[in-house]
Amino acid sequence: MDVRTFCLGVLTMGDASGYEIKKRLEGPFQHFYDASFGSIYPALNRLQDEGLVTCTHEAQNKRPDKKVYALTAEGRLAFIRELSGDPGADRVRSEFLVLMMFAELLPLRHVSKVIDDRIAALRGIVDQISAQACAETSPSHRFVRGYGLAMYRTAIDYLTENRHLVEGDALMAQVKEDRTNGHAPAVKAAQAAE
Amino acid sequence: MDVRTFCLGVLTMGDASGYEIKKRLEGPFQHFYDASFGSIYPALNRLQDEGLVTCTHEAQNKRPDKKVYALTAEGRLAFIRELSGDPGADRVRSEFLVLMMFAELLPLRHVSKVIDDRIAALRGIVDQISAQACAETSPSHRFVRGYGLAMYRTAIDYLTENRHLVEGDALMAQVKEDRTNGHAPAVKAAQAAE
DNA sequence: TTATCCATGTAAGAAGTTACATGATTGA
DNA sequence: TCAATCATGTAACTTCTTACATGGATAA
Repeated sequence: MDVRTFCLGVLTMGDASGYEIKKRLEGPFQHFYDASFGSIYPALNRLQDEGLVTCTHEAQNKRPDKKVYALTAEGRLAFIRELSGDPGADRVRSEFLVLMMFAELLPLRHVSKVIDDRIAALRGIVDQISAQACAETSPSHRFVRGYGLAMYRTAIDYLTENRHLVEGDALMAQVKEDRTNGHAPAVKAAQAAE
Repeated sequence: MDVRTFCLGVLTMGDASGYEIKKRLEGPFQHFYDASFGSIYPALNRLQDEGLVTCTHEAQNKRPDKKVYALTAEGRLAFIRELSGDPGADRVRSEFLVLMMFAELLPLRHVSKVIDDRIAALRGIVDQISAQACAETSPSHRFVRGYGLAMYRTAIDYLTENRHLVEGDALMAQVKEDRTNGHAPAVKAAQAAE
């Protein structure tokens, strides 16, 4: 599912400019999709060339002009066709989990801070999702919203209850290193080298 | 966290060839990282050029030769340095959730099948993770494993308990379309057009 | 006998990020 | 006055995927 297809999807919910599409990506979609301006604007131009969207220029007072895009019938069909196949597997790349995996190489301070930050960030997202009005949205939107909430809450609970596992690993590595080195752990050296 | 860095990480757990690194990616890492041969082999060659890994050729009987890579001291430091910053946000791209979001555009049959398949796939992964021996691995590894299990189980439960939300949306769209069109829903037309 | 596993690699291309350019407006 | 918001775009670059090439061994 590339950015072009995703833009078609957002446009099924109503006309929008490139800027607005990007803003919506910070809303309900943020948990399973992201794209930058640098990919959205070219995508929209290409969709227009292909006749999948139309574009209307809107002059605004005291604001730059807007290019508002609307789906064509073919655009709608193209999007539905795209969704009609089997969805591919989720692509996930979590630097956080990689870091957890190798916690034994890192000082406890750092590991603990990373976990604290992660829990705080997850709580922030949960609050943000919870704050979003929900009554007037469609059941599908509530489904996706609820899915996100369930996953984030599980993550918070898991981290809170099991962080001692990684923190134990990190601590022991540090003690071992302090004993052999006498003083500064490897990470200090690495940071100094930069 | 690019493939090069990730290869360094895998090598902290022991020497390995490119092929073996790829195989390990299908094990405990599969849930938060993936990479293809086409990115692993060039990554290892570049790491060697930079002196972060060394390479030993191992002849095997009745098998192609192997190039076994080992971390150098600088490689180990480079990896630790990489992990010493703040981990970036997870990158997630879920075609499944996008499909759920737009379920009202799709026939109920398809939506239901996609959810059935997803639940089956998630159960498969849970079984696979559960089957992995766990006693002899490090606490960090158990932590990451448990994290994956918790998330997958939450997803299965949520889908099972809330699928009626999206399925209701899909059903209504279909009924509406059947009334206005008199016969074939838009998806059929889209599929025929291919 | 056909597919899959082992094992490494290259080349072409897709896709996306980052950084830059432009410029008015508004709030702190 | 400084940063952020609105608004669009391009260009250079990185990164990764896909497809291909090679070829013996083994299991169904």
